[in-house]
Amino acid sequence: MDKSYQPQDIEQRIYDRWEEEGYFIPEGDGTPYCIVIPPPNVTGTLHMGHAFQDTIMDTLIRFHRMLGHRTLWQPGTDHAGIATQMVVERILNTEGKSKHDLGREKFIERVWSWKEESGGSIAKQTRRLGASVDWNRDRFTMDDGMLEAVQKVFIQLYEEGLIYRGKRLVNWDPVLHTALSDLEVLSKDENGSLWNFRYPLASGNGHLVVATTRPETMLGDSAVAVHPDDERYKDLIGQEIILPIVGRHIPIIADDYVDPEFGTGCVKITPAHDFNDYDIGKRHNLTMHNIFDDNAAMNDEVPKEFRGMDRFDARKALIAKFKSLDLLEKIEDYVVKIPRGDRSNAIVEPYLTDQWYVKIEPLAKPAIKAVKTGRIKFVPENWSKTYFDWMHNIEDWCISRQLWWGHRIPAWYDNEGNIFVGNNEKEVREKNNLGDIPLRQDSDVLDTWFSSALWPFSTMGWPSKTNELKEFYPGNVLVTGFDIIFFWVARMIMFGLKFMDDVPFREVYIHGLIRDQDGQKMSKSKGNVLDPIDLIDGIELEALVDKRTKGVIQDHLAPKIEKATRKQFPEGIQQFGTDALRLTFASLATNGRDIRFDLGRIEGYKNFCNKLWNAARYVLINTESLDEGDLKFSSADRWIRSRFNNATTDMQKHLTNYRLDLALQSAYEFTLHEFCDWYLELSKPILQSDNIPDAEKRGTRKTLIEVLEATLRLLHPLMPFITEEIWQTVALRANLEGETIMLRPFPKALSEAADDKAVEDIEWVKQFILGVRQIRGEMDISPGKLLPVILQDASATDLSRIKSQELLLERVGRVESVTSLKDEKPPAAATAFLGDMRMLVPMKGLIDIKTERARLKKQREKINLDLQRSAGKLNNKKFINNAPAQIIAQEQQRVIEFERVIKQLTEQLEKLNELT
RNA sequence: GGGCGAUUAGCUCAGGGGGAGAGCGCCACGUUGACAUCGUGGAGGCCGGUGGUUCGAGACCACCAUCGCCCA
Repeated sequence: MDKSYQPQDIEQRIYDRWEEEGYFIPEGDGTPYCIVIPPPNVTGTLHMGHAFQDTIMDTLIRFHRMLGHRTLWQPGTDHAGIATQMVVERILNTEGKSKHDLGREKFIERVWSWKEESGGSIAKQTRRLGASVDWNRDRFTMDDGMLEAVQKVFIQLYEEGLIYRGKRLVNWDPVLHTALSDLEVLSKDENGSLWNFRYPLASGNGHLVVATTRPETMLGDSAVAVHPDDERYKDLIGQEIILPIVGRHIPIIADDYVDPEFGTGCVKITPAHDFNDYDIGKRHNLTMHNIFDDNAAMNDEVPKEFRGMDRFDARKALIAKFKSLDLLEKIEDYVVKIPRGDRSNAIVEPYLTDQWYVKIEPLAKPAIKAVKTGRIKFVPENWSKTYFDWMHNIEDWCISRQLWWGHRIPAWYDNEGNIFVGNNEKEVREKNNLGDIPLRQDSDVLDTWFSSALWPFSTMGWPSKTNELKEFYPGNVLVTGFDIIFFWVARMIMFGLKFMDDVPFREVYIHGLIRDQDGQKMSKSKGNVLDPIDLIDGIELEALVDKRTKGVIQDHLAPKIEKATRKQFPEGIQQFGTDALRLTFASLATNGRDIRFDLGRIEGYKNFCNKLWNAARYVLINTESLDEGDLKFSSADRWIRSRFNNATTDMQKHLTNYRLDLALQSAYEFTLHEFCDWYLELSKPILQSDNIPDAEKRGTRKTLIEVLEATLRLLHPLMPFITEEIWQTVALRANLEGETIMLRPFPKALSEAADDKAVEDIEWVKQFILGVRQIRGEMDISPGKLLPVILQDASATDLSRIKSQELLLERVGRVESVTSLKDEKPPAAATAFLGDMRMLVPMKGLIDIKTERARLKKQREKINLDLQRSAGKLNNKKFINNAPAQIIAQEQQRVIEFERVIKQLTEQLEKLNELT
């Protein structure tokens, strides 16, 4: 093995071998275990969130595979309708073309070829992360099988009346020219104005003042509404207004919706361009005046002078007009909720169109029940509340999109506007006896999330009754972020229950979202994006700056981004390797919702990798001669096996509970602080001393190699590459069978490995050595200097341990000699305490009396505080009367202990005083 | 307006009724036959505030403050 750990030398080679050998394919006859990957956007690249998520899933998958389960991790990508179409349109724009120049068919061809090109980079990145997905089953949401599934679902829902076509207000994106679902619209506060207009009464007796944030919509007003109980306007209800500029007579109506406190208490009603007004319009049977075209420009419904104007130009023109007519009462500053499309960022317009909808309530009901009754469990549990809140208020789902890229809606129209739904035109004609009358297919495509909702079963061959479905549906757990609980999780549950008659997964593990070191969302325009591959391979500063500033759409941000990047990464990013990155992600997989990615942590985990690497080197160097013969296991040997047992138990527990951070913590703690810090050090005296019998050396060698091998398996789910690389050599040395660590069993806790006696002995040894080290450290004595230790008040147990563990004490504690004081007077010395025993390190030339006195005083002060606290508790009658006996006993024990140590310290201090 | 979450060491975060923990950073000593990507020792916290429950509260409850997210 090389002297230091070099991730780039091993990762690619190991992954290639795993894949070639087919280790990712479900195997054996264990209980099936399955995770379906949340399919990333096929034309994107993996970001930190994907890498985080993949790490969690791969850890779970590897863990279960090693537990002997028949394990499937289903991979795939999503066609991501709007996002992908936009990317390709942007490419066309740079060529000076639009999608209309190509036409629908050619455009779609173009998207497919782009998909082929860019889909590969996701797969490549996924491989770099070590993800053990079954590539043989890679799926895409627009491949042929998916089409079949999508059509079957659509047709069945249509035939059951759960999909319908309807004309109503939708969120219209006037830039992308498509409808959006409620979820795809993000509303944000923006600074705007509130315009107060005077609307003259038809009676000629004055006017009403209405306030609006959207003056341009007044051309479509159908009424003015007031609250029914509003005394100011009670008499006017039923009268009419002459709508300025338009000249239309519109009624004054009463509706509870109106807030009399807001503005003047009079509200203009525009049913065709506002969701609330739409409802009021329906209640009062108002006429709908649609005044926009699909660019959100004024159509022919409006007076000539405004026709063809963009909505914002029309706003200006109308305000000017009101002013000139002296109908503008005032303008106030006002914060307005502005709805924008999540992809285009264009201001979305409520717009009256024909769209396809899923009637959601009949699907939502069983989906709510499935979570309520525990058939599906959210982890952490409180996310189920978020789920319920949405599901209880859910509205019908608009599933049609006026895009070209996506699953085309399987509906045909004849010239009379009749709708025929079926798999294809031929089938539709035959089924409906249409002969050869003209038919045209609906030009819309389905919302991307429609096909995503089928993912857990469509990937497994549904609607055919495949073996995969039988084995792997429902999946065990869905691993995803809370941002898509509504978009995706809820819809999978609804469709799974509807079409598979079972939940799609038993548990939903919701993880946090990765943010930058300041808690900011990572985004291109902020220039704070980290590419997981750059953390694995490292990247030069110039390349990083280039990468971050190149893709920025708003040019003026580039210098700022460059400056921040240069400041944060003055030397670029060093190479950390996949395992270190994965460990970092695991440590961040807590129950929180925001996760700040901190570079300091990944560096620490790279060091941990190096530590493991070198520990393995030590073990291999020292086990070259694994000869046969009698075995005798030392206390240290039995201790480390016992401790490993505990680590295994913890690891199993935490992985089962999706607490990867705690799992890592216990594995890390064991590997670093028990195996490396202590066991390897304790093994050295045994292996390096001439006086140790061969049987005992064999015992230690065997323990070294066996515990290392088991530790590698313990760590494998978290850090697959380095453990595989080391394991290959270790397995050879240990004469183990098996081609790969990833198919070896996960360690089991063995009750026979627990050894309390050995644990007590070695804990005592540790205390002894720590005592010496503390004196050494605080006295600034060089670590290499051998120290004599004199014991006072040693018990019989102490003395027997001294005898049996002398070698460890001397070599690991770097102690020259251990002698026991009989009746003679103790020398001036620095002191450490181990139970009743005192450990004296004589002072001559080594130790400054003043320093030692200060040190002991400080210790005494601290313990004295503890003593007072415990004594205070025991003097408290209420405590004695109420606390459990065990706690009281513990407190009494403490008092005895503290008093003893204080006595020892005081004696020692007096002794030092005598010397000065 | 409704809901959810966060507040613990300089930084990033665990912990969830019976003596405050990790990693990084900081200080000191050090090249000891795996590792300087290192070792050893140390410093550093009224666990956001106020009340309450309890023998006992970072932890449970109420209210408040600050920050953040989701839904209208």
